[in-house]
Amino acid sequence: MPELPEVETTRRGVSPHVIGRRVVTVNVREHRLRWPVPADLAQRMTGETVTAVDRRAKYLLFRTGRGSMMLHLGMSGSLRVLNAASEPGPHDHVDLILDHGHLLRYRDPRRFGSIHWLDGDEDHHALLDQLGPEPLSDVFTGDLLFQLSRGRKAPVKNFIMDSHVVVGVGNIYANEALFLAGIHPQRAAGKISAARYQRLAQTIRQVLEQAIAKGGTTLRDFVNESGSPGYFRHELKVYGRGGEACEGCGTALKEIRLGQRTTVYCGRCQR
DNA sequence: CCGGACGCCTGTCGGC
DNA sequence: TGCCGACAGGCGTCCG
Repeated sequence: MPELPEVETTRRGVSPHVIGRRVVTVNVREHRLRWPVPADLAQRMTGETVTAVDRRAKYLLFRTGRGSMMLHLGMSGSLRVLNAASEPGPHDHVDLILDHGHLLRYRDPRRFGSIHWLDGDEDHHALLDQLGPEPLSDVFTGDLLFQLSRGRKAPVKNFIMDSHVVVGVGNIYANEALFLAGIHPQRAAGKISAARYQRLAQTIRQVLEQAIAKGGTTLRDFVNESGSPGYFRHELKVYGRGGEACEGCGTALKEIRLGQRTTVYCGRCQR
């Protein structure tokens, strides 16, 4: 799915269309997502006005006076703003009909996404409790990565994809950030120097910010609120380029499996 | 505590 | 052409 840049692109895209709008009707056509959609979601949200759309990790939080709808896009989810009269397709599971003749539509072919309801104004949920820092915040630093990684034997790629360490870094951007930092994805996390973690924290932040600026990466399913894809795919240096020449040295990029995920790197530039 | 594997689900693509 | 396995932006859970 959607990694952090795609979720942030979605947040920014839907915000102006939903903030200040009242929810007139909630249509849940499919309750079976990763977890069941709350049976009382419609009862909770109908009549409420959306006051803000926030993001924590890869979750979107739609604020209302009574509580928040917490939504995850999973691997194949997307949110679109459409005319209230538009007909839903096969994987369009949930609609929020708004008071200005438009609707917010949640589509998710693989149904790995989820929707929860948080009562009141607290962000209290088991799925949020154990999350690490936001990579675009000040508390995310190379020092933090260095401290947390001591004694860890897992590959550094797995380490930076661990949501207890830092949130929002999925498979695409983990590959990209490691390439930009010149770090081999299989290197043990606990054996990397503080200086190299400074560089890695920097490239993680850089690649996420640049991807947001391009509206995220679309491989297959991701579209923004208007139905347009993200354009960062053209900027990817290694992901999806196994066998191609490394931009830095011309060597063929290698492709392996790490933790069940495709991993691409340059055996010469990344050590 | 840590690390690795397994499912959840649908769609697509490559190989035979 | 058709079938079958592998794989796809995630992540909670289970097991050693």
